[in-house]
Amino acid sequence: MEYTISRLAEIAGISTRTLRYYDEFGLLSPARISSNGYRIYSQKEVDRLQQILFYRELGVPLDEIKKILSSKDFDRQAALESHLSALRAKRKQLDLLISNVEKTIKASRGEIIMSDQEKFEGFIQKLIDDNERKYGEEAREKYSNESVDRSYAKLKSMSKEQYEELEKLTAELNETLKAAFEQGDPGSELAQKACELHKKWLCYFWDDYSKEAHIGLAQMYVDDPRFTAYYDKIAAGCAEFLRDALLIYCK
Amino acid sequence: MEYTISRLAEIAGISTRTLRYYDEFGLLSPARISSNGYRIYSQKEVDRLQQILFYRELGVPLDEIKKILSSKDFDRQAALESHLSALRAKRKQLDLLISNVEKTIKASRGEIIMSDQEKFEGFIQKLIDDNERKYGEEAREKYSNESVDRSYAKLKSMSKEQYEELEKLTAELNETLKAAFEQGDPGSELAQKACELHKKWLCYFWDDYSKEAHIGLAQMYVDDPRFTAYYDKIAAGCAEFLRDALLIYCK
DNA sequence: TTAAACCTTTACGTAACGTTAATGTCAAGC
DNA sequence: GCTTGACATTAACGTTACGTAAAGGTTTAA
Repeated sequence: MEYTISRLAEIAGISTRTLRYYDEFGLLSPARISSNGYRIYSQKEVDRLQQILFYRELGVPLDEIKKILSSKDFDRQAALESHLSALRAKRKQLDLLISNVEKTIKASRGEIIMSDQEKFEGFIQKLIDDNERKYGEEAREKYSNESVDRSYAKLKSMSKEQYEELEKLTAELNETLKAAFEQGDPGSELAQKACELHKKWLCYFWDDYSKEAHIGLAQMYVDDPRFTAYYDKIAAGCAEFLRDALLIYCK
Repeated sequence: MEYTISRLAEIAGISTRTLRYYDEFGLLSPARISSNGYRIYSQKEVDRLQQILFYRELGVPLDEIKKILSSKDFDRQAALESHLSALRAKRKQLDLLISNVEKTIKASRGEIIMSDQEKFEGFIQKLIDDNERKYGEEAREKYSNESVDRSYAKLKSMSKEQYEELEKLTAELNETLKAAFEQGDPGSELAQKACELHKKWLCYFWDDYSKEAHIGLAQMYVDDPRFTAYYDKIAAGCAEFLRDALLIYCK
């Protein structure tokens, strides 16, 4: 079955402008261009557009969607499973919001007391997104999309409390790393503790921890200036120190 | 309790940039500016920000949020009730999406057959938004925000099938109106049928129909060039004809 | 005193389209 | 064949809601 641009736009519930933009962007090309210059879409494009819209619904930026779908490792089945997981997480967040409104209604009637923090329960999307973008994006580029999509779903389902725990863990990791760095020995007890904390930190993002992935990431910290910059904010040379410590830890 | 900008941003899960933007935009001003020039927010601002974030979560553009919250008719309790209603509607849409993924997974395994239309079930947000914007926005300006917010929630909860029914009804209304207009008599049976259809059409948007609201809207069709343009696409003079017919219908 | 964290304003840039204009193509009706 | 409306194209400007960076002032703790 073939579609012109408006037919496809109509069934998908989007504008023709969007489809043209996606073509221009290289995200979704038509199957062919007919003799009159019109875009013609087929079954394959329908399925690809569906995937795009799922990712879009989950807030994934278009350039990332493009990367994911273009990867030779892309697995449709796995992607669908991860959409399911992410959508369920999103529903949980929505339930938090619904619960928040219900509580706010009660508070406004004087039936309960609500803290200012509670009033924003469920509105942590941006913080989560930002955090994922800071840490997850780089990982996504290095590892299979399937794994990263599952990680994304996992992060999305974090409660605010878990998120705060992650923040604490991050702070503790950075402190420990700094102290170990000042000692100067990647094999020291303190350095190995930092590595343990780093592993724990990673398990907030990764479903399946593996030593080789950990080492690979550590090497990336040194190779990629953005990561180097992040750790070298703690102290200059800290990214390399962490890599050296992790080489020992993961042996 | 008072907050500096970063404290408020933190508990709300948004950026300080967002708060500054909202200040500049006139959406959320601080309670006061301290002697050192810093923005200081209080309880009232906390509650207002919560409202803003609920509307934002529901996809309401900032300028509309501003209008709603600035209206002297704004009723916090009613707004919270409408957020609840809208969030529940949004949850329903999310359920549709989840169901869609589940079905797509089965289809990809060859367990079921799925039409191309079904593959986009739940992705009708944009169409609904556009439709609401086209028809609902004008009504919002004229009638109480409470009523419109409920209408918004009602439209949001429409299934795709209901939406298609609405499209059919719109087409039928336009045809009938055209035929009646060609007859030239606002009191004719056909013209009164068009009015009946128009009422039916409105009840997709309005919880509470009233004759005076209907007449008011009809007058607006003539007064506002955007509405006049819409109906005069059917035939020049059609907006006035519809008003005249409705004046008779609503008597 | 110093440094880090926090605050301000200003200003440029961005993502993902929406809207408009100009023009070509197709199909149905006269 | 002609006309008209629907559908298609490309190009280009505009929009919304911030993100990011720069420059500089204020507060706090060591």
